[in-house]
Amino acid sequence: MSALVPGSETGETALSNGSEAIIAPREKALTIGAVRKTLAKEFGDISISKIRYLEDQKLLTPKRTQGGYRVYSQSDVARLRTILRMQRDEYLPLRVIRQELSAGRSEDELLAPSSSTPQRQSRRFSLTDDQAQTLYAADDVLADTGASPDIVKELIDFGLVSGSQRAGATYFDETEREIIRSVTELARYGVSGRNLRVLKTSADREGSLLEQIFAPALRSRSIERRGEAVEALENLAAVTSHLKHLLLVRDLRRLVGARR
DNA sequence: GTTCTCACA
DNA sequence: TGTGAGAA
Repeated sequence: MSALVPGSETGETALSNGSEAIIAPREKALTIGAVRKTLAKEFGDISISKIRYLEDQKLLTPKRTQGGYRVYSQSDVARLRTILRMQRDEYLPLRVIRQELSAGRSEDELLAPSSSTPQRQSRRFSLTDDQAQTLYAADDVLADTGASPDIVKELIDFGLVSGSQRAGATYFDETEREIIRSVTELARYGVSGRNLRVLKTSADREGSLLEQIFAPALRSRSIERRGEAVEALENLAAVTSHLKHLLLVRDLRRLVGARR
């Protein structure tokens, strides 16, 4: 490696070496080897060829020096982290990751609203209570949740809620009302539009995963069999969402830790 | 010592 | 979804 970017070989900020803590934490160019080292902490031994392979698959496009060496910016590294997490935590194939990224999931680091995390008790929503599906008029839902009409319209456009038409007016069921409530709360933190799309696709994926697992039992001719399946499905949905919560906490913890 | 490309599994 | 050889 000849005269490249002077001083870029150290590749680290104050994170690993307290003695040179003055280095500007911004826009530091890294060679592929340095990138591998910084990522090794979180992802274990990731090979250089793998990083190059990801570029081959159009998931990453680092700059090049005149000599053809790859130069990774901080945002390249952040993107790479996101990719590797998606692989490791969500088992996504690269072509899906590519889609997710181009759909706007590169700045995945939602800032945690540190203090006021809502401590609402999580009510379980039954999958089978179609017997007493209460419907709420749209106006009531707006008043109740403090949602703006714009938000609701956006949710409908995105297919997050559909609502049903009765006598010329729109009604929402209880689940939809809670969706609207949550989204309204998120909107106060500036989460909207594209960010919501991210949440939706991840929920959709989860749904089709559970569906795959239970499809045979749900189609069963035996009534008991189907009942068992639905019950198991509800359980699994609850466990899954708990796990997702834990993973989120873990990631946020890591995010906060890295800033110290 | 590092990184490059490209053939190969 | 990557790895290894050989050149620079």
